[in-house]
Parts: sequence; C-alpha cells; structure tokens
Amino acid sequence: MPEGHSIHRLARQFQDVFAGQVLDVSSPQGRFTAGAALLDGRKLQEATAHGKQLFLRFDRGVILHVHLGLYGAWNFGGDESFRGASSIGAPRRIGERETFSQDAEQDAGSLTGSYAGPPEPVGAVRVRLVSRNGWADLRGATTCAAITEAEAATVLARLGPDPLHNLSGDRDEFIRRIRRRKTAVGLLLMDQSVVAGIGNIYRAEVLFRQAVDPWTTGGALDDETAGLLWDDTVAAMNDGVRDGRIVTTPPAWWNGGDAGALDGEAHFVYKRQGQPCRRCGEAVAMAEIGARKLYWCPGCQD
DNA sequence: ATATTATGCAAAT
DNA sequence: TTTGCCTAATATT
Repeated sequence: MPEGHSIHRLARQFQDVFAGQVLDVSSPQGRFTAGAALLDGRKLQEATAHGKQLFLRFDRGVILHVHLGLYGAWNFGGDESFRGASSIGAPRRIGERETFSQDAEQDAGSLTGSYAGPPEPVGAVRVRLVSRNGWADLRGATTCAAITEAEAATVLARLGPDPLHNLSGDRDEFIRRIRRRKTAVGLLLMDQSVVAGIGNIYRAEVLFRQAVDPWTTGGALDDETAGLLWDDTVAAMNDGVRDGRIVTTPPAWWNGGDAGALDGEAHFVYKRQGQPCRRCGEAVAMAEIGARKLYWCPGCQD
C-alpha cells in the first residue's frame, strides 16, 4: 500500500541489486507465466519509477510494468552484497514491505557470504526474479505486465508530473493542471493525471501543512498557493524516500523528539478524525470522497 | 482466534 | 458503479 516514495525506493533497490545482470524470471503462482517467459534470461538494464508505477527495462526492449495497488508487495532476499544495497535490509518500517521478509532475514542471517538460492515460494508469488546474488518476489499487485517501450510511453503520457523527479517545468505544469479544474483540490491531489505519486496520506498531510481547505476547487487556487502545494509535496515525499516511511510532523511534535519512538505522532490529520488538531485543538474531520477517506482540520484549513 | 481495514488501480459490469 | 487483487496490519471477539 505504497505511495510514490516507496516505489522510488524500490526502483533504487532494483537498480542497485539487479541492474546489469541476467535474471531468471518465473511465475510460481502461474498467473504471469507467459510474461515471465518473455523476460526470462534477459539482462535488466534499468529500473525507474514515475509516481506509483515501476518499470524494469530488460534488454531487447521488454519492460516489466508493475503497480502494487492497495496491497501489493515486493520481498527480497540474498547474500551480503545484495543485502547491503540501498535501502534493502533497512529496519522494517510501518507501511513498507519492500524489505526482507522474516524468513529471508533468517535465511540471510545464517549465510556466510554465500547465497544458497531462493526459498520455496510461499503464497501467491506472481513474479520471482532471481540473480546469482539474490531474489525478489512480487505478490498481490494490481498491474503486472510485460510491455513494450511504446506501451510504457502510453502509461507515462497519462500521468502528471512526479514531485520526486521535480524536473524543470514540472512545478508550472502542476499549477496549470490544478488551476484548469473545477474539482476539489482534495480530489485533484489524488488524481494521478494531475500529479503522480501522491496517495491518501500525503494528500491529507500536505493540504494541512499548507493550510489549504481540501474542498477548495483547483480553479479557485492562486498560482502562489498551488506552487507552495507543489513545493511542500516535493519536500515531504523526499523525506519519505529518505526515511522509508511517511512522517509529516516535525520533531518538535514528537514526544521525546525521537523519530524511532514516535507512535501516532507521525501525522497531523491522517486517521485522526475526532481527535484534537495538533495546531488549533479543533476536532479533525473526516469525509468519504471518491471512495477514500479524506481527513482535514476545519479550524486550520479554511 | 477471527474480522475488518486499507498508503489504489484496472478490468468488468 | 462494482469487483478483483488475495497481503498484512489493526481491530474486535
């Protein structure tokens, strides 16, 4: 159940541990057998992310396109070199499942510099990637397909700018796409064609941090406010990539000021309906909008 | 121990 | 507009 920061971390990990290597690709579950056969035995050239979409580019122009959806997850395991790469092996974070499974940690802990091979697949493993140094299992993804470069371009074409790329022109493009619409900004931030990578937590938290009423229409925002929304999203999501979890409150709001100890203090409004706003004390509100729960403080965001 | 929920999206209806 | 995904954390019995 990742937002964009998790997918960018995953792309980094795939780049670190698999890029440049020939991979064995299989579908133990059996639902991706044909796609796996297309990818099997090819070299992974590059791993990239845009928003919540992950692209693994193999040689001869075949791309593994994955979207985890609500509860998809990758699990990894392997030898020392594999384990030490990027954020793999980092402490398991709430809300991220891109780290080692418990079994894999036990396996890896018993290794002495060598890699004994992947474990028997447990559960519905849609795709398994195996290199000389380690393995990755995908479960529960909403999208998992072997596609061409042209098809990948089509996927990218329907996405808005990604705050984690923040390319030149992205900020202006975001402002344009927001202000063009008469929809509530609380909905627009979740619209991947407006901005790619924001999910329900960043949506609620960034709107709170910028004191923007989620029910304001995009067209009613001025350039400055829309620009500040983009800037704060860039900052918040980059923190998420660094930390491997979404923490939108500053240390001053944590009991003891220790990130490792924070529990229920990581967010201003997300999942805090009925509780007093950390800033003004008014009860945090919640409404279902577009089949998702929107959280905001009626006192601070008006 | 069992039930509910959810950091989404696409396909089916 | 509804369903599938078929996980894993959290809530409830």
